[in-house]
Amino acid sequence: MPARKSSGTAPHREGPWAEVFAPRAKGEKRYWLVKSEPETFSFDDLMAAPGKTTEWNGVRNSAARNFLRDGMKKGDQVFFYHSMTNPSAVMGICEVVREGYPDSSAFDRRSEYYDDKSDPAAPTWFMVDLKAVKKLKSPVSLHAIKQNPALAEMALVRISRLSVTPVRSQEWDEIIAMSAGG
DNA sequence: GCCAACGTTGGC
DNA sequence: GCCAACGTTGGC
Repeated sequence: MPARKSSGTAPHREGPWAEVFAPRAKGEKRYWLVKSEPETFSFDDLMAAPGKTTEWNGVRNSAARNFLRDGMKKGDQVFFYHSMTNPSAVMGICEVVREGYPDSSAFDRRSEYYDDKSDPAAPTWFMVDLKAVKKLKSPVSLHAIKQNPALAEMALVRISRLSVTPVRSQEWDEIIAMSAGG
């Protein structure tokens, strides 16, 4: 592929994650995983939220931001993962109900997510709205995921620091199967 | 534009 | 509490 003027095409659309930003077949659904520390916001908190829905704000990593802003589409299915806890695990399923829009917490001086470098006229950070679909029958722990060779390539495993990651459809199906008790 | 220093995330 | 993996920052 010859080098090409970059105008009009953001780098992340051509990088290692290009496929998750690629145009979709009609009606194609894609899959994702988001992390949350349960002491901050747990899956049960989402189930109890008004409309079982929340703004997924506070993400301050540019790769994760790209997934939120440009990757996720309405109707996409999302694993809700508990991090920084024992055991860290996929707890439930939620759904994208609103596509990427500017993260207002970045402009709120009182917010712990305030970022004085984000300009409201050209926002740096984005969020989506997520709605709980259901809790998994049994959580699928990171340990179990790492034990499963079919999941060795999961972004969750490969890039442990990323708080929003793509999930391949076969990985999604594998974890759903594991959550039913094998 | 390079790269070392530093800060953050998150598993263990 | 430690450490690996990254992202960001700042000196040059």
